[in-house]
Formats: sequence, structure tokens, C-alpha cells
Amino acid sequence: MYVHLVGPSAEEAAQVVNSGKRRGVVVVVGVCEVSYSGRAAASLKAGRRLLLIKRDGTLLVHEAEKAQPKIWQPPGSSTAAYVEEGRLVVKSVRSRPFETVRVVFLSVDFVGVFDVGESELEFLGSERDVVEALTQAPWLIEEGLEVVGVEVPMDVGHVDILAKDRDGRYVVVEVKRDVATHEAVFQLARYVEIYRKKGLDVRGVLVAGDISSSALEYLRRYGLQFVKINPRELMAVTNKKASKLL
Amino acid sequence: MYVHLVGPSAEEAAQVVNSGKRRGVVVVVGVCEVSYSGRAAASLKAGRRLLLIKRDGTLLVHEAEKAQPKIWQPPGSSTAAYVEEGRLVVKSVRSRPFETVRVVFLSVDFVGVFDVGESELEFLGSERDVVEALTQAPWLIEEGLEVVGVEVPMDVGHVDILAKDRDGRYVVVEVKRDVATHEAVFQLARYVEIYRKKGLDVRGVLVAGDISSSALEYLRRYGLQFVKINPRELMAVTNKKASKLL
DNA sequence: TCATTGATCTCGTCA
DNA sequence: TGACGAGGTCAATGA
Repeated sequence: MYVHLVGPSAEEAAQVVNSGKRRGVVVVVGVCEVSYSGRAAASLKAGRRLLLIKRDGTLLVHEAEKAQPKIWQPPGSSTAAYVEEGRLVVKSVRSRPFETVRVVFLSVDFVGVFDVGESELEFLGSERDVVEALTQAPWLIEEGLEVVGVEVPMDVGHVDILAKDRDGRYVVVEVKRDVATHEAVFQLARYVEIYRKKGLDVRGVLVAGDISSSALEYLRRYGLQFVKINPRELMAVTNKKASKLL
Repeated sequence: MYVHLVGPSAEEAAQVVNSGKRRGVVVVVGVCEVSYSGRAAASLKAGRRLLLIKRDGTLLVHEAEKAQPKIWQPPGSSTAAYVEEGRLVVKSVRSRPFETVRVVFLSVDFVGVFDVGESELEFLGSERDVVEALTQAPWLIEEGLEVVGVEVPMDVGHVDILAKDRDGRYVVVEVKRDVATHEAVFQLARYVEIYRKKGLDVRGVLVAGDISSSALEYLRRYGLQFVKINPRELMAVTNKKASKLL
């Protein structure tokens, strides 16, 4: 399953898009006007762009720069190609919320359908992986720490790690793989406060790769602690998959 | 400037990638193994995928579904294509943080360079637009409201709108274009508290398209108010661009 | 450069 | 389906 046409007619292009959209990744390059209307509204004047249409309904309108598409439609949308006044039109509709993207081609340089698959990503180093590693090696947070619970549900959200220190005092641990911001501090402060209102003797520790200056300021104000980690090293030390991926 | 090759040799493909990567959008389709190493690590087993390389250094590895690339490199990265053991290898390096993506092709189905441009997006309906509209028509928040300040800087972050009500009491307005979550409520509560500590008589109003149940609960607990808006209607009523885009 | 926040965020997960 | 939070988030903006 693979087809491509260079400089196709609008009719030919529409046919390739419609026959390929459920089977592979459709690529269309040409001069087009694009408009989006839904919760917000946007438009692009005539210009040469690259369209990707995926079998799950995803539509991406890419330009020459940036990682993000300028206009898009998420998975689950329905795409249709047809000819209007001699021009190729690609229309994508999403139902909830109701939103449409309309691409009108003034000229089509290229249309192709490629047999692209879907596979599993092996990944190491997510916040979940960091929490897992710290659970295996809690002494990297603090000597004598003993893990009591992981991903403990709260009123809203959840505590990453709940532990007891060498003196038997509870420790709430909030983990960020990268730079912790003031939001992380507020999050931790909320959890600590909730436990204290329940009458528990608790202190809070923020474990992260780094911390922003304002976050550090709030941290001190709230009487919380910061422990710096290197997520990559942490993975190397504690994770089996590490040898394969690092 | 446009070129494409079907079933090229590794040498031919490498040459097309290297000559096109600074001039247009390079598309490569083929069976490949992909690996990412940097702050985290990831890999994809052999499978057919679509690569996009942009002139600003962006690299995207797309599969058959989802809007996001499975593996990527952001703008500013450096891409190089070469032949290793008879295979096309595309390597992308980013300096800060140091991260690499390596794509090894077992076979190349297609390689092309497309002359895609970069243009300005006309957009209406961002949170900024909503704030702007509410500043023009503050009575849509509350009868008799008078705007005192917009985007007022705080210790951390800024208040969307600061106003005075008909009784001369200060009102802190936090705006969300979509569904407001508990985070928005906490944000507003912080601002209100800061003003009160300064001795001002202040109340807080959350203006959003909707509000989550838990956010509503916290809102009431903190004694804050919620005003529901329809950002689209708001645009239609107050914005000049609206007629063009909606 | 860093810090902060929005985003038509997207995506997974869990109730 | 909704809610919630992570993300190698990305990208724009202001300091």
C-alpha cells in the first residue's frame, strides 16, 4: 500500500486522500488557505504547507519551522476530501466539541499515502520511573527513610511517596523529574497541611532535579525541604531497563 | 526547490536529506529503529515511520496515530544524515540540554524535500483575547464593575483583571477560557490572600467557560465566586476581528 | 538567559 | 465520560 502523485489534478488528489486516509499516513503538499473554527477561530493566508492525515482522524498542518503544527485536528476527527470550484478541499470535523478545519488548495504539488505503522515506545525516565526508583532506594532521599505508601490518593491529586523517617515521623515526598516550580511547592504544602489537619506529625520533602529560585523561597517560607537528584543517574543505579536504554 | 526519490539508496537518501534540511521540509519514509537519549531515554523497534526535518532543526518521528510525534527534537537542534554499514542514519543533536536522537533506516521507501513556507496565524479566542474583551465589557462579569488594572504583576505570576465593584470594593478576577480546575481556584485564592494581607478589602471572582466539580467545591470553601462565560460569544460581541474569523 | 504561564495543549490513567 | 496530572511538553512573553 503506497502511492504518490506529483502535480495531480484536484480530482486525482481528492481520490488519493479519500482512499488513503484510513489506511496509512496521507501527505499533501501545496499552496493552501487554512481555517479553523470551534472554541476559538484561526486562519492562515495562502501559502505552501505540508498536511498530514492519519488513520485515526488526526490532521496536522505544518509549516517550515517549529515542532507544533500551526493548525490541527486531534484524533477522532473525520476527514473528507472533495473538489470545489476545481480546487481540492480537505475538511476535518470533530464533534465534541464541534470544531472544523478547512483546507482549500490553490495548487497541489504532491500527494502521497505511506504505509506507516504504530508501535510501542520503550521509555525510561518519566516521573513514575523516578518515583519507582526512589521507592527502591529511599536512602537516596534521606538516611533511614522507610516507604509507607506510593501514589497515595488525596482529596484532589495524590502524594507521590509517603514515608517514615528514622524517628518515626511521617514524611510527604513530592517528586519532579526536572526543575520544580512554585506550583510543586504549593502542591506539597497542601498535602502537608491536609495531613497536619488530620493530626499527623508530618514534614514535607521536595525531591527534584532542580528548583527555581521562587520555588526555593516559598519552600523555606513553608518550612519544607529540598533534595536534589539526578534522574538519569537514579535510573542507571536502580533500573533494570537502564542498561538497554542508557 | 523540490525533489523526491522513491526507493533511493542510502547514499542518495543521505544526500537529499543533507542538501534539503536547511532549505525546506524534508520527508523520509522507511523502516527504521529510533533511539533518544538525554534527560530521559527512549527507543522504538524497527518499524515503518515518517520523519519530518525542518530548516530550524526540528525533527519529528511520526507513526500511524496520534497528533504527537513518538520521538522528536525541538527547534535549534542540528541534523546530519550519513551512511553507516550501508544504511541511512539520521542523527539530531541538541546542546542544552545535551540530547540526541538517532534514526537508523533498514530501508528507505521515500525521501523528499518540499518548499514549505512560514506565515502568521490569525487567531481569535485566546485567554488574552478573553481578558481584552472583558476589559472592554466588564458588565458581562458583574453590573457596575470598573476595571482598575490588567495583567497586574504579583510576587509570582499576575492578576488577570483587577477591578472595583459598585460599592468601591476591590475585585480580583481570574480568567480561564475553558474549564477552570482547582489549580485556577488556588491561584485566585493566593492572589486574594496577598491583597488581604496588604490590608485591602478584596473579593475574588473566577471567570471561565466552565468549572470542574472539585474546583467549585474549593471555590465555595474559600468564599470565592464563579461567573460563567462563553468565550466565543464574548468574541462575537466585543471583537472587531470576529466578523472575519467567526 | 531565566522565569512564568497559556495551550483548540496532548496523552495516559483511573474513578 | 469526566477529572486529574505529567510531559523530553511547546511556544510566547517579559524581566
